[in-house]
Amino acid sequence: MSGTLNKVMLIGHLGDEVKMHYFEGGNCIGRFPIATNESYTNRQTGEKVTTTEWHNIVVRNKAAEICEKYLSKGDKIYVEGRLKTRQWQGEDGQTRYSTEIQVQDFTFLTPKEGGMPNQGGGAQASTTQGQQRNQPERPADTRPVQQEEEDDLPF
Amino acid sequence: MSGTLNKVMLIGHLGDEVKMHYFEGGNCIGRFPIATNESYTNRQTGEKVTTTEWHNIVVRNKAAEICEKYLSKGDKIYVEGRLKTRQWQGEDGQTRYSTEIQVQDFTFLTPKEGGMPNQGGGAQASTTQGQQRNQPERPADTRPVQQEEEDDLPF
Amino acid sequence: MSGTLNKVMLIGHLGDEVKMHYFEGGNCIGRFPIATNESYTNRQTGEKVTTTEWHNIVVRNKAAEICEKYLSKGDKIYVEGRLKTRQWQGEDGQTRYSTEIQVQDFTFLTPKEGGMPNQGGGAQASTTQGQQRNQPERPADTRPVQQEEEDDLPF
Amino acid sequence: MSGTLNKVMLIGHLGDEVKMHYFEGGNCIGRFPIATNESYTNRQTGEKVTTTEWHNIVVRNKAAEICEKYLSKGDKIYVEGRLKTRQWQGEDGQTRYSTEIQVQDFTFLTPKEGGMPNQGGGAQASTTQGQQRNQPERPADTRPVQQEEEDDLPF
DNA sequence: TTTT
DNA sequence: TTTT
Repeated sequence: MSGTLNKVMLIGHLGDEVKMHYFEGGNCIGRFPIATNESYTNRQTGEKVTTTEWHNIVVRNKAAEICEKYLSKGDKIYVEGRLKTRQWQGEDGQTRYSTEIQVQDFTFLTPKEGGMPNQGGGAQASTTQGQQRNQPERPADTRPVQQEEEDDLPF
Repeated sequence: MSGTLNKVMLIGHLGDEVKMHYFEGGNCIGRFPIATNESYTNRQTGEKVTTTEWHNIVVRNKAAEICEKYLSKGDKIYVEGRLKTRQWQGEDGQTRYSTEIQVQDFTFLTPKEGGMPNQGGGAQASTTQGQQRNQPERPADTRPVQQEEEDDLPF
Repeated sequence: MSGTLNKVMLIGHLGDEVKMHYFEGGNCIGRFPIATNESYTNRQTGEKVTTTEWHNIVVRNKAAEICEKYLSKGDKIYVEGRLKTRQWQGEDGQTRYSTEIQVQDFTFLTPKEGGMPNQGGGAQASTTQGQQRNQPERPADTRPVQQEEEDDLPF
Repeated sequence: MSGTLNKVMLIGHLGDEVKMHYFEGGNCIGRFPIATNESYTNRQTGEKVTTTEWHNIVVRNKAAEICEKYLSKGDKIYVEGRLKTRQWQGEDGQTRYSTEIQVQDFTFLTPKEGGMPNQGGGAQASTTQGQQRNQPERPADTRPVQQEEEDDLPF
């Protein structure tokens, strides 16, 4: 089975702060929206139209904590992950769907001055797998945190 | 404005036939679902779990017609595009959301024997822009169809 | 024929200015190097190692002119394109190879203050196809320039 | 440091068998070439031109062994990785460059009948990190092998 | 050197 | 040759 690929890559700005949720057992996730923009010119009217697309980003565990610590509303970020559509029951008993990007890798693109993640440059922190040996205090200096995948979180 | 990126790349199998919708003015879109799979081993139980993720694919105009002509349920395809979440009113007056992948490029990955798109190999057709000069009868032989973007389709 | 994919996506910093080359017939290309970094911790020694990878970027025509106008050494950029390995004869008669990224799309990631491409934000300009209708004076406001593909440039 | 991205994604056919190299200490790498194709129509002559691009793929350790076992010349594969340009001295004392794709993830796209990796479907095996807990005997059924990154291999 |  |  498989031979499939499910990949999303986004560069956008945070529309809100990272919201953390903690679970029993020590796991946690962070959620935040990011916006991407498209501009085009309407053929008929000739006017330029800009549209904004909002994406629901979900990060886990250490990566979530790094995002919460270093990301703020308005910051630019590169995010790579998987599309996942969750299903849930509305209060009215109807099924609702919500599509999220489950983050596997990310990189901060807003320079932070005088800060930890990297003073005065384009900060970075990432969940690239295979490098969980690095658990730096300075997340921006390396691709530190592995995005763990099998932690039985309820999503 | 912008400096953003909104990109999705999928390899998966069609869960159904391509459904066409024609609009006044000559535009059309095709819709079909594709499935991607993930497998992992549950940490606690040790059992292997396979999950399927479904994606709503939307293709436009010539690309839609090529997909309708050459793709069937079960076929494997590579699809590249943009995430777009549409909003609509349910019959109950509530706002619903549906996230789609608006296709910009694609490649058939199921070999077709004795067929047009390419006899006995991995067929291909694609909406890569910048090559709209090619309008081949044999879509698999090239990246023929431009995915037009500004056609004021209602989505 | 085909059913193949050849895609490169980079975020990095310019190691030098954009070098333009003009051809008879009006075509032109711009070349510049960009650097990406990887950090990892050496297993044996425990020391952190940072390596830099250099990439040869090639942009064409209008996109090249936008890059030349708005990009400077040190700027951060997102670049998407195709891998192409050129062959050439060294002075010693030996065949040499050089691998380049032929740009299809790009986005400026270094904020420019008070400038054209977009005052105080993450500038952007891009060669996305299908939008060659937009030929803005302010490239950062939209994805303006189509990366033309069939212009018989000598590479 | 960083905030950079170095990503390559290819779908192509193996031009040769996987060549293994074993190192002291138990590490190994596999190398193989894959071909991607582009077709376009020459503007002046109107004739269709097909070009082939060759890519040097490098896989490590368990992933290399899976590739060697299940891939053959002509097979189609999806490969994701990083660009890396190696430098070496030619016999004439001149510096030569060779650009490789260091694989991080892959998926077999050639259906194998009656075989292990998955009977009669699109086989798959992959080095996705974060899932090294799975070490299946049937590589196609899951994303089994982690592409280890810090093993001090000489490349 | 692949594939169609 | 970039960046932190």
